[in-house]
Amino acid sequence: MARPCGRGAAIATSVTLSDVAAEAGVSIATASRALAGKPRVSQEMIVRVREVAAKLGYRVNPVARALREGSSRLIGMIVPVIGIPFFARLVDAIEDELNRSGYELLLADSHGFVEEENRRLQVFRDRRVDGIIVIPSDRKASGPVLRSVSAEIPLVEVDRATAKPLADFVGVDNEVGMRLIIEHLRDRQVKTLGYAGGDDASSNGVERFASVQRLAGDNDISVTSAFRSEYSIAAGAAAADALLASGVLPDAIVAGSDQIAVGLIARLREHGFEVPRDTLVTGFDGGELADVFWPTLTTAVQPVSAIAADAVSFLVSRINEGEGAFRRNLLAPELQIGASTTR
Amino acid sequence: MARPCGRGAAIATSVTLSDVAAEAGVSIATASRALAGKPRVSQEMIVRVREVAAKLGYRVNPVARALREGSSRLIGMIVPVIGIPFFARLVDAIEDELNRSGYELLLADSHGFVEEENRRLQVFRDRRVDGIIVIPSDRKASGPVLRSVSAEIPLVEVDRATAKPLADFVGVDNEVGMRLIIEHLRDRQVKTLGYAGGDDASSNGVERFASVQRLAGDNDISVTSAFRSEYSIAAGAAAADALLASGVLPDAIVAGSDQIAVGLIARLREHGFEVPRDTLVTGFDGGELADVFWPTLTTAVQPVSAIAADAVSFLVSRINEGEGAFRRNLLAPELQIGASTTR
DNA sequence: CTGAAAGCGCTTACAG
DNA sequence: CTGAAAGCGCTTACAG
Repeated sequence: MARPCGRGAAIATSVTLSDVAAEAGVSIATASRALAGKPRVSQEMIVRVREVAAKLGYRVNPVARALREGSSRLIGMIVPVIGIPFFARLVDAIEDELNRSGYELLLADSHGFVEEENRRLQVFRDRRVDGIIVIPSDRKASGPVLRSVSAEIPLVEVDRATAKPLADFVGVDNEVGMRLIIEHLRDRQVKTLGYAGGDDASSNGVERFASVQRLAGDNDISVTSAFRSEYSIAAGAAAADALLASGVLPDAIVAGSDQIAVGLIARLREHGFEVPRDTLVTGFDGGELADVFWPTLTTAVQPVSAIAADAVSFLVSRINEGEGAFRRNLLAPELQIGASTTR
Repeated sequence: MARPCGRGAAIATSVTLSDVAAEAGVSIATASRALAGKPRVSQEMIVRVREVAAKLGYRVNPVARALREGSSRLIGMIVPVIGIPFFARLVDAIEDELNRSGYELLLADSHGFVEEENRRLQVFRDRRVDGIIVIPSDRKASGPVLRSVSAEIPLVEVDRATAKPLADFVGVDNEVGMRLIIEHLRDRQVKTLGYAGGDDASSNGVERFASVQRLAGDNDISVTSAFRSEYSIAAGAAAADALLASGVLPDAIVAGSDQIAVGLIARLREHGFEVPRDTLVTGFDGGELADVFWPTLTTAVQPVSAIAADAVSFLVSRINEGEGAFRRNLLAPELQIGASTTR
């Protein structure tokens, strides 16, 4: 009853290279070369061995290969919180991209703590991962350990860069994103603006805030308040509280993420203020939430697939070609206009 | 400049067991036993070897150990979509739990496709994972391959069960959850009810709908409409469209997840209908969204940590103790009352 | 209690 | 072009 049905037969228990070699009547060395498509094996040998391997359902044991080659075809990835939708989308995209290149993803969540991040990096080393993709938990505190790991194992930073460059980086172009947003708000006659974004723990927090300040100035918009904390819905609600406590609502509020924007709008609504009626709000990221929340969000849509593709391609080229100057790849987001800035 | 700083020294490149043995002046066999705390090693040997190992920064090579022991201390997990917040929370909780038991998480996303799920299961086998945690993409179609994999590798189903039991299962008690919700609505004088939930692809889709139908009947509430699709915000919006097209709004709408509820409420609002003014809405899952969305959601809060803890404990006991009857562990959710049902 | 040796499954010089 | 052998780093019978 619990016996595997016909289909289960295809999934046999551990057919080994020596089984294939025996069945094909060759040495395991030849079998290995034929399977790997190495030079110096006759064409007929290749055909024969592969047929036998297929018949037996042979699959190379990645553990043995890893021990022998010192390479596991495993890539470790560390995210601060998998629960943030943007990170989840990024992980998803990176996982796809990795599979396409023949790698598997070992995922770890640092919960935003540098110590945990370091512990996980250590485990990745132990596991002989071929490369590491990291969204650093802190642009400064993450530096030292990332640097030393990066000296040994190909590593790429994604979405967030450490303060001092220590590896390749791929992320969104915050400058471009905020320019699209600020110029859009300027066209909407916005004169005063509040900011609700991430703190200095991440490069995005730093860059988005700096861009907003500068671009607002360039466009004769004054930044009347700034609240900076995490990238969560709750932080958005807290930003709304701070704003409400201050007594005046600016013409618009620029949020550092869609999550923040949503928390902000929801809390404002609780207090009787409607968006976009009473103030305009913009987000950052783009995704399902931005499309279905009401009001739909005006936001800078992150090029998630492109970020994932470039991050993996950087990593793979580091793995294969090794050294070289650190690359820094900034990908432009696109402005998506929603109801949150449309009166 | 790119040279690792002092700290990097602690992370040396591959100190091997034979390095430790040499330094301690013993055989690698003894070194291995001392480190593993096996019996038949003198206490002083244990102390000496461990000191040397610590001094040298030795860390066992999990790849070599895996090859030798046929066990990788790796657990594979397959989720349908990491982008659904509830799954993200579950993955997070399970990862923590796994680490606590000394396992690492190999994560794969099936994107809801059985073929992809099967492919990933195959890769897990190849990697010699010690166990598998799966949220099946389809209660029926996922069955055959899961069954044959489960015959070889300890496996536990989590959150969603396949139609025929083929492994241990841990998930929320849908019956209890819907009872809490329906009785709450009954107390709110609800007489007619619409349902917007998941389709029959998941056990939750089946069970939640069945529970609602039966419990509504028991409480003199008539189910006037049912829309069943995915567990996404977009599906919630589509459900709202269907409801609006039908021309009448029931007293309340029971959603199969918070995502659905949020999409539903947002779309209703676009059309001028307010919750809870025009109809009550309930969700299912509980999490940040339920708390910060406006109106806050009345929802059945999933015992995520308990589910994760039990799933891992089931898996670990299967790994260590092996065979035994399939267990089915249903954990009760709690009712959280929000503004979406409070007039 | 300790050590020499075998072996997990693979790949790759090294001979032939 | 093919095979015998070494070796990746570990653990565990098997002797002593």
